[in-house]
Amino acid sequence: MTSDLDTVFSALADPTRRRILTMLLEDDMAVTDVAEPFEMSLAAISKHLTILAGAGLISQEKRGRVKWCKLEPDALKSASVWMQGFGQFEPVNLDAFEAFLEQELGDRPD
Amino acid sequence: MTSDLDTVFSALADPTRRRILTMLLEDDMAVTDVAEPFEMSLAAISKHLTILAGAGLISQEKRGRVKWCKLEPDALKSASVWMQGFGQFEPVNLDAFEAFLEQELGDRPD
DNA sequence: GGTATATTCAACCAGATGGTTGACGATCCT
DNA sequence: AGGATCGTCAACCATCTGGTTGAATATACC
Repeated sequence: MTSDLDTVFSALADPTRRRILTMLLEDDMAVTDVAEPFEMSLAAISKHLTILAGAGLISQEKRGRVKWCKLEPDALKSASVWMQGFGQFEPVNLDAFEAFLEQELGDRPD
Repeated sequence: MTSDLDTVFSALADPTRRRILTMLLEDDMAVTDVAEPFEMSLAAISKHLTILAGAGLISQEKRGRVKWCKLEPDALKSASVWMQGFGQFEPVNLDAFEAFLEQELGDRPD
């Protein structure tokens, strides 16, 4: 009876997986390319991607020998609705997110 | 270096903890009262509450021998901002959340 | 003071989680 | 065919997680 929200929130609970999602926000990527910036084995990243796919947060399509990963932001919808019910936060502050993104993607020494 | 988002999302990943939060949405509650509808020991609920407090999602204030738990929805803000960056979901569908709430709180056979 | 109530603490346990390595099956390239 | 690349699988390991129980600590009540 593990809910949709269970898998989504626990997928989001890991910083590696969140970073993968922000990477995929820029473009679809192959598994190897996703793994490249991380200091961890390819197998580990492969597992993370499986978890993200299990939560519906990404889809994976195999073309040839490379498997492409695509962000599926709609999977965040139920979680977002759930959270918004508590907050009544001011109308979605996208500026804050953009600031986060710049720091996350630009500030990295690769 | 566990981020704010780590603790918030992993706190939300557990169905018991999410249910506690929705209970607190109605009113502040004592630990014992929080535990009552669950089929699990008081100690277990106490641990869950500690985790929720650690994530900032609730605050706990001891008055006399009873410890009151209060929802702190602002702790959801950073997580909400993070998620909204992906979705651009249509302007916060509160109806869906209310429907969820009714089912969650009303439909329970206790 | 003695007893009941509220909550946490400590030790323990089974199972999940996040990582590793090495072998493996596909696919592409010459 | 043979070799390199892409990705997963399987076994293993340490640590975290979510639960239990029984004892301990406060506070309230009579």
